[in-house]
Amino acid sequence: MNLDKKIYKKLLEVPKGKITTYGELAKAVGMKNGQRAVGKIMNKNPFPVIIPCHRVVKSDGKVGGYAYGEEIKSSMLTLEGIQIKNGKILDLENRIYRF
DNA sequence: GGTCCGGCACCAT
DNA sequence: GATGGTGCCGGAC
Repeated sequence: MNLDKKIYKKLLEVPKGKITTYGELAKAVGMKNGQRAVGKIMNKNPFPVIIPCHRVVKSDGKVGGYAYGEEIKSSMLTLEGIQIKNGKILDLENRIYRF
């Protein structure tokens, strides 16, 4: 299976209301330092509707970027019950989904 | 808290 | 093929 496919599949494991980080996701598919690669792959993701790339945030707790805009991403997360303050995830440790 | 550089897959030369 | 630039980052300084 392609690496990107693996990433997408892993990401689908993240339940609604939970999030993960680029680093975690990268490690989950075997890339120790592939955070940036993950970001690029997310940006190129072929199924934007199916792939919940808005559930992936930066390891410092910030929301991070998003192909359709960070506000959109924040809104989506908020709708899923995740609280955000000034672009930062509140109660991060409690929201992170670990594979 | 801001900047810099490392690191990795992808795509266009 | 090989090479260089790039991107929803991360960690160090």
